[in-house]
Amino acid sequence: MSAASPSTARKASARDRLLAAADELFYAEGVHTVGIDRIIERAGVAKASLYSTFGSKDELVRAYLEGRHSLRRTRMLDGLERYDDPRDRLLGVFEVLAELAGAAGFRGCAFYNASAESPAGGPVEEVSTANRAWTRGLFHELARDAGARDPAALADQLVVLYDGATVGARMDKRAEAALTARGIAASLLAAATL
Amino acid sequence: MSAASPSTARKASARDRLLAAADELFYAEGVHTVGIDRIIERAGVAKASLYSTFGSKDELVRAYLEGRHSLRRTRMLDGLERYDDPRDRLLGVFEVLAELAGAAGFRGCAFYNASAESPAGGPVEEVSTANRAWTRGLFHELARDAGARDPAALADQLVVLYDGATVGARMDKRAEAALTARGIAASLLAAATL
DNA sequence: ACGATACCAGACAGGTCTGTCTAGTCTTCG
DNA sequence: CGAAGACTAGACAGACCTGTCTGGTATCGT
Repeated sequence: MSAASPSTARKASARDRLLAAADELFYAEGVHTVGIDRIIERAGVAKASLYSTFGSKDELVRAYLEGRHSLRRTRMLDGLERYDDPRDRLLGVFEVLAELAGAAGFRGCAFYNASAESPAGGPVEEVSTANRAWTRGLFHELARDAGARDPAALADQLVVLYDGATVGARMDKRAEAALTARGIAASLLAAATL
Repeated sequence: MSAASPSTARKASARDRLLAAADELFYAEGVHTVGIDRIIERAGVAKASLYSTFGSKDELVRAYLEGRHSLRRTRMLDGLERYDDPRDRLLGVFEVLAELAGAAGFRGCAFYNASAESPAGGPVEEVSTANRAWTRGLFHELARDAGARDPAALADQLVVLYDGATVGARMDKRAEAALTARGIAASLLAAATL
């Protein structure tokens, strides 16, 4: 990444506007449904700029997901900073999720959504796998810090809860699913550390 | 359904072949990615037959999802027949899910997948909602039969587990996620009935 | 035997999609 | 000033998509 913003960042480069437009439209309507024309129109950018910057729509999709991935990491980590106790930090993941899932325009996991409409083996699967690995790693770490007897096993359970809460919040438009998951996580944690 | 096979069922009607082809292709690759031409080719059916039978691609998608919905109900109910004890029946849902998720070609929840690439408010959302309501109703009923103190609350928890297991099995190619969910469900059930 | 029904094969229209290419504008820096 | 780099506007090609329409075939009930 990084090696793309030389010095000219004076007023919002075409690349940034493109990424912002792609993020909104792809997430809200799906990567396949949204065409190039919609994106360049919203970004106020010429088609040639898109293709000279990203090369293809597929690469724009990858960049979109990579942006989501890094944003998700920082948002989660920042959100977790308010907790001190290791147990609270672990359960805090579900509280942060509840906040995110309650925000307007929430439409579930960007990676799963993109993956549902993309062929296996493409760039989407790559970024999705990395994203899932990060989530699992986070839970593993938090489980260890919280003193779980078998942090890996607890992490597996927490991932199930996290995924389930995300799906529930999207499909039933009920962000409280994340709090339901938090409740379950609390009992699992209690049982895993007693 | 039903009211569609008059008497002529001698060799597999165009309608049935169309539905079979749509089921395979839509589920495996997504409803948007797969075009009409691919479906009629696999079904060995003329395009005119498709449009005289279903009217539009959207209606074919709806029929595909309705077929999935009714198949899912019978498969789950049939799979549950082998259990007698109410608790076993409740946990059996996750065992049946594990079997389904382990089958070749499993690609997650057809309704969620279709919903990820369809505009809100369309026929896809309709069928998806019905499908989710059925799942929740099943869990509610099983929770009541198993003697849960608050069957509705337990059902909410079980839905989270079910969704999480489905996502995990698809994204991580790990059908055991369903058994992880089963384990969690067992402790929730124990706590809810003690 | 005959008409109705169900079906097949494929051309066609009109739209949309990705990606390319030409030509012109604006800014900046030497 | 003058040249280079980043950008815009939009025509264009070629593929693909949904949906319609024509015409031909086979099988059925009567």
